[in-house]
Amino acid sequence: MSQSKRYIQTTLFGGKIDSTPKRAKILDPKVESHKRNGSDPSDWLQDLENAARKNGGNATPSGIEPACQDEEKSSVAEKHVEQLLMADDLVGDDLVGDGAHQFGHVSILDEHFNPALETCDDWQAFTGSDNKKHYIDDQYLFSRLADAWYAIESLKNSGSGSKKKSWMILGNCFRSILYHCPSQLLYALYLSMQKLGPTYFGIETGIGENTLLKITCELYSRSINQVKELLKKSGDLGTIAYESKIGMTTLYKPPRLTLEYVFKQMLEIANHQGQNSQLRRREGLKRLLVPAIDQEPKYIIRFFQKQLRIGVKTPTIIQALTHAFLLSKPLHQNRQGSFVENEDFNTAVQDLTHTGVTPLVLSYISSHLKFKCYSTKHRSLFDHQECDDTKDATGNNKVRDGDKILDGEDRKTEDCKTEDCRTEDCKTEDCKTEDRKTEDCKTEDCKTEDCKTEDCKTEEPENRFPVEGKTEQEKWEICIRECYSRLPNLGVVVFYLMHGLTREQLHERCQLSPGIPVAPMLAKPTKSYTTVLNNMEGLEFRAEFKYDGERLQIHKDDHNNVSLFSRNMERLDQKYPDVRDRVINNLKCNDCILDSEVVAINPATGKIEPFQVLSTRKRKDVDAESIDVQVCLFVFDCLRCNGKSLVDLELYKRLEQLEKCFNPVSNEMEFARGQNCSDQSELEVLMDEAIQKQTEGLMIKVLKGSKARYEPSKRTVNWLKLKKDYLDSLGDSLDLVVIGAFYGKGKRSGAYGSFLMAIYDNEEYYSITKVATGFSEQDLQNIYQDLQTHVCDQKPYYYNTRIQPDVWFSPQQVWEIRAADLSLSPVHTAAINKMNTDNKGIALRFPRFIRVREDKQTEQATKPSQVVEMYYAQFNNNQEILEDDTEDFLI
DNA sequence: CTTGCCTGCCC
DNA sequence: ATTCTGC
DNA sequence: GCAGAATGGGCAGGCAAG
Repeated sequence: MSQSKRYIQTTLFGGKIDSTPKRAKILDPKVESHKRNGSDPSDWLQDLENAARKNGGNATPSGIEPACQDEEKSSVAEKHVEQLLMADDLVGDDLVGDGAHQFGHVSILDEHFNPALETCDDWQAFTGSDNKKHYIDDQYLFSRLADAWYAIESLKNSGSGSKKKSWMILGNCFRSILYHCPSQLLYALYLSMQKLGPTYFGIETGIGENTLLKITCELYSRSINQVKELLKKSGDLGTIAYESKIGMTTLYKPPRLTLEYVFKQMLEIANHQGQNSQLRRREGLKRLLVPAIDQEPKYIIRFFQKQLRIGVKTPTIIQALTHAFLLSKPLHQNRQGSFVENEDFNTAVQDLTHTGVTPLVLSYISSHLKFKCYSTKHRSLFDHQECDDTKDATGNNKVRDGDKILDGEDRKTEDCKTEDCRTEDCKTEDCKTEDRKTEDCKTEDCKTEDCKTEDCKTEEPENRFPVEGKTEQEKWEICIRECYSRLPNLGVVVFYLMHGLTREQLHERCQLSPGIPVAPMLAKPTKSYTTVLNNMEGLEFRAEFKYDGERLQIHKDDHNNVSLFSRNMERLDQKYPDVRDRVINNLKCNDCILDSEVVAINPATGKIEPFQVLSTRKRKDVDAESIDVQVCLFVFDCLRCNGKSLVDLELYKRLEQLEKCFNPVSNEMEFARGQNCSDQSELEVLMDEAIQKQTEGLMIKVLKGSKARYEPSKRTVNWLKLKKDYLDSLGDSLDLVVIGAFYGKGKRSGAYGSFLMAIYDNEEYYSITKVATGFSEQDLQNIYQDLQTHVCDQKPYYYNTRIQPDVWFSPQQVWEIRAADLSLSPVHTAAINKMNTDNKGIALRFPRFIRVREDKQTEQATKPSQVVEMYYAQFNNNQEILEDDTEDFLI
């Protein structure tokens, strides 16, 4: 029996105890695929299910009375929760094997999966190791996760119920990990999300499609052209790696990959910097791919492509995580300070709270659950308050608050960095108590106290945890999703879950806090005024300008620390030091979190500049004194103020608070222009103004009632965006000629994934955009067929473009393409000699396919003169001609 | 020291 | 970003 | 209606190659 934590069943399904318990047969995909070695890999799923059935899965031998099975269907999860309690050493194999009876299945694919029935042998015996290094306790085979992914991938498009099955399987995999090696759970979660830590830590692997292509060639001894040829067919480099590996015989058997090894190796790859870093990254990648077998190489490659292609993204992970903790709930564990008993946890947290330990620091404690794995550069991964940009002695790595916190006597606990962390348990006790005492509090008081008495609490709490008609799973899903949106650090959320918090407790502890980004609320695209009014029927609403800039979430704490985050929760502090100063100067509140849009502005005229100007701003080491692109901030929401979370308040109340928050300064920091509306004519008037002011259109938001809350990370009809280019009368529509195409990937494999489009100019064709969206699947099929006859061997001499598509076509078809804007392009050549623009052509922003123009000849396609006209029209409005500005912009 | 490729992140 | 699609 | 997966233009930054 391993020393890892054990759960046992204390109560049972009401079924009789099976007098003849037996161990479930070892059922693992690895066993099967190893045996068959090279046969169709998709078979094992079926094999597994058959085997499970044969072994008493659905029949009675496992101890389930048939009478219970109806109940099972309705609320299996709830039953399990009560059944699976955690125990320490009191019980061992004998109780699981004999004393208690066996419940459920050993197959992760089964609804009744029970990790307690798995033995270590299940995933260790078949490792075929000549090197036991990776198989010691608390290591979990990566292949088990990869196999779960594969099972899910195989389910895709298999019909109704496959979604539920997806998160069930993944959740069961998490349960297995949680049960046998809880310290490894976070690795599995992050790997499933194709991330190596919370977004705001800014970890990049630095490996992309091209590097992967080269690696594939090197590793599997193929030429680039060979691989590219294969890519045409399969459309997936991962599959190519998988197939290549199948055909390879290795001289020796390297150690098997474990979750921890894979994760650490990936993090190490991410950490390489400076000279030869690309080489070292590639070497690191090989260290992952060489030992990878079966499904592993495929998913390793897809990880770096940030595309697992199994139909699982964060929302599904949350579902799976919920499933895992609902069915395998840790309640009690005294050893090594890992888990604290439920009641104790509250006092423990109280205790910690008084000594100033914030959830951020609690996340450090979670590192004592051996969620520590990060090497030097990202050592402070679990510290949310890292925001210090000072360089350390080497000038390379940033010293973050987290490092400072640990710089005292506690340093030793974190020093294991790249070393093996497994043997560090003994220190956990000491460190924990040390931590408590040495921390000092910053923002904790407000968090625990204020929010209890706030209106947000009294306002429809049942709305947040709707009881009616929801299963336990659904209630928890909602809660955990919401918590994760407000505190987007899985380490912390999982830490809380490990302590068995109730939903209310969890929610209370996952409140917004300055310095930690909140997933921003998003808006749904709307195509007409009518749709807007329909959606807003019976509701009070407000319309605001939709500025064409960069979303910016502004945090200020009571020590005047300012942090800035992008729409995707990346740090932007370095990019906007000027904003930082403005925030400190203009804010009237103690602390706050604001939602806003930064827009490039001409400070002299106060005129808003196009997005393309903003995007030229430097991103790193920006000196506030010498900024080339000036910006204005348009603030439109307030998520937290003076210690109080406002997200549950109605929009109009948040706006009231926002007004009290800061002094607007013209051309520096203003309120987003907007007003309450009630009918189409008001919207139209505002839209005209919005267009005149060079913004994208309008945002329409519910002002009052339960739909007026700020719902982090959600895209609902409570916020609508009405962009001018969505409206038929306003967008730019062009008739373009298809001159080339690129092979599709993933679900577009076997057809073209995108097309190169051109305008016609006096016997020549100039590329203006690629287009890849707007096609139905049928369209793509038809187009693929239609264009086969037009494929050229070579690039026609009368094509003028800097882009090299996979295939060229002779000019035949004309398509209608819609776009939001036109921009100056370094790669497209449309109208290049009609403009004085430093060898730049014109391109389309947000191009989409509308329809085939059967009625048009290629010579009737849009002409350069028209494109030029459209381009300049963007900078003009009905009031004035802005020649000067335009010239400035072009130069 | 310049140029070009690659990546990640804005939209 | 936009768009389409399965559930 | 949600979640996922196709794909767009274009910029700075970082490194490698010349």
